[in-house]
Amino acid sequence: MAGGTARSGRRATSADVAREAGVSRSTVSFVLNGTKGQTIPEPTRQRVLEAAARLRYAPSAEARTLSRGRSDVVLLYQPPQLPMTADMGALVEFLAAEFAEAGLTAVTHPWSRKPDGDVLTAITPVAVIAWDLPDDAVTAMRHNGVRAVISLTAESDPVAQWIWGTRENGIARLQVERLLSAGHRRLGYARPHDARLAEASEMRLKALRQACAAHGLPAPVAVSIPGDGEGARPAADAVAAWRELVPAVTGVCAHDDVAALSVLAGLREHGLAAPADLAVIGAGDSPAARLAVPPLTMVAVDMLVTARHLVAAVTSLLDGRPVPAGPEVTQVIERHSV
Amino acid sequence: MAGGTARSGRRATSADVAREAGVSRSTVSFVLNGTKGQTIPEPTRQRVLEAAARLRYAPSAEARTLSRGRSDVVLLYQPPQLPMTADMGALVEFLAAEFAEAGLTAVTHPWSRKPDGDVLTAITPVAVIAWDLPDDAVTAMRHNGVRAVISLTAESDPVAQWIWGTRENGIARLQVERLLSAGHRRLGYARPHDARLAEASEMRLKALRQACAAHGLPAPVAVSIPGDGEGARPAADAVAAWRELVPAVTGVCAHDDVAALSVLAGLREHGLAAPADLAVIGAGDSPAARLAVPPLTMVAVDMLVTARHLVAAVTSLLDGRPVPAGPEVTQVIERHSV
DNA sequence: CTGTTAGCGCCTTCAG
DNA sequence: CTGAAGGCGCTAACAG
Repeated sequence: MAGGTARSGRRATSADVAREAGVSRSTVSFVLNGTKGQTIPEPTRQRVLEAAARLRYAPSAEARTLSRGRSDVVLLYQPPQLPMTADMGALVEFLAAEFAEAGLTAVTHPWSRKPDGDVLTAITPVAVIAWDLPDDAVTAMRHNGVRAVISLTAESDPVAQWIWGTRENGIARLQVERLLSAGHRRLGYARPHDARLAEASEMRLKALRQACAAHGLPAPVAVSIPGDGEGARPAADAVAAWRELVPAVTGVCAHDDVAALSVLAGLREHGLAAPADLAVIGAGDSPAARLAVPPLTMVAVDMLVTARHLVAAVTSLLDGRPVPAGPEVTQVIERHSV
Repeated sequence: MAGGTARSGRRATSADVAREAGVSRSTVSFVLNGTKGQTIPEPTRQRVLEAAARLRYAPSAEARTLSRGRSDVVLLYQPPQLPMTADMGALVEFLAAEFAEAGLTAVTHPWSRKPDGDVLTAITPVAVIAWDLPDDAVTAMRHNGVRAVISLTAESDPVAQWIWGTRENGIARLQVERLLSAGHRRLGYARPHDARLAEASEMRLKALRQACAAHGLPAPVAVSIPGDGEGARPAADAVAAWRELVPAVTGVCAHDDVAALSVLAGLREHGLAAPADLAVIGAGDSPAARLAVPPLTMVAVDMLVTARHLVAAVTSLLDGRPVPAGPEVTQVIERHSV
């Protein structure tokens, strides 16, 4: 059954259904698409439906979009920059569900940095959501039938503005405020060692600086933390760097769960622990953060709400309406590392 | 040059390119596709290429597949059963790259269990790789133009046989042997609490039983471990259950990294630690496993090799050749929890 | 209300 | 070696 090869017969077409039901192709099209403004007598309708079922008819996606001049595929252009996390997976799942609700089909394609074998040769999406797209790629897409392009790094993109202005700022603000409320006034930023995250890290740092300034705090001390490779040694060095400052850093904002875990590992190297010797607050959430020693206090991002906003943005763009204002999506999850 | 022949609103078509270059549509098709058996004079070729570039021409994916009668999209039907992990993300990335090498375009779609809004209405893939597909869905796909369907839960599927026969068995065998070589003869299995993993867990348990039997060991004692939710309490109970047995379980095979992390958390509740009080070996790998206390000894699965095998399987099926034998993909990563 | 007729953009014989 | 013509499966005007 599974694992076999092609069957020999041709797949049924709408013409086959029409013949089988003894009607014309347009009638078939009308009943199968529920076209309104057309009143089809019930018996005819039934005959068509039955014929379609009998023939196991499924319309050809290509022919449909070719003829309609517009597909209903939304491409999620997955960046090589971001390692896959449970959060990301959830986002994609929510996006698929919410787009389906809107009559669109979400599909992801990991972009491997080699321009070779472009997805767009194989699929013509009606909209694209991408992390980092060169400007000429954006115009090329637009030029080639993509009606809505959202680039999360383009300054002028309203969704990008939300990501950086609301989401990232929300994370930074909540991290700083939580630490502040625990009495920490000299803060650090644990930036991911992973080079792929350099750009995202830069943005976070900017947001953290702003958040600190807003509360009259000095800029956070940024230090790279190894999230990869074996050695906890560099993590220990990072912790030492913070603690040796005068005045010493007593609270750290971590870029993500892995960075937070690394800070904990670095503390352990010195025989120290959070929050007594250094408070740590992470971002994003994951099973590993829950199971850490101590369980990590995190700023979580609501992926369902995020997905809803992205879908709203895309549909608005497609309808020629302005992109709605973005919601707040961040929230502190209290655990024991602050 | 030849005077803005392409109407501005519409995207350029191959006819526009032909007009712009002063040749016929077929000539355009020939040079753009490098059709062999057709000798095109170099100057003509150049003119066509330049015209295409000038017009920013990109062929219409739909028209192409419609006309060729076969698309080059491979659909990765992502199961709602499996939470997204770094490993899975890597696999998808590798698959995309390897499929591209083979001239195919991999695309994922999270399957939301609601049959509504089927992807196949929007895309006609030439092949599908899915986790769990009802038999009738498989035949329906086959019937509707999908030339190769791989269902990872269908008994008769050669790839499924590899997954369970080689990959899962490899994980189980290496876990058992590693524990055995450290002197543990009474083993436990930490099964994930997450209900979505129930089926996968059942298969793993079966493989573990076989591996134990092969070494004359009693069957492993399976206990659920909470990977979700706050409380480490149930994890502590699980650990207690193992230790109170007579003879006591002294080594545990964890289903994945999260389950392994949970066992560590359970140990901590009792003031105990791995490996002294209970040895733990996980499966899969992740940053969190590296950063655990102690760093987790794991059986890792080589995702690149896995991806290559899947691609080979699909291309073989498409060419009507038998699926090649699957490679070994498992390996022990030594750290400090055994 | 139903059937006929044109395309959608491309590929692929087949003549020239 | 190039151009003309037919068809892939479907939708959407337009007749009947």
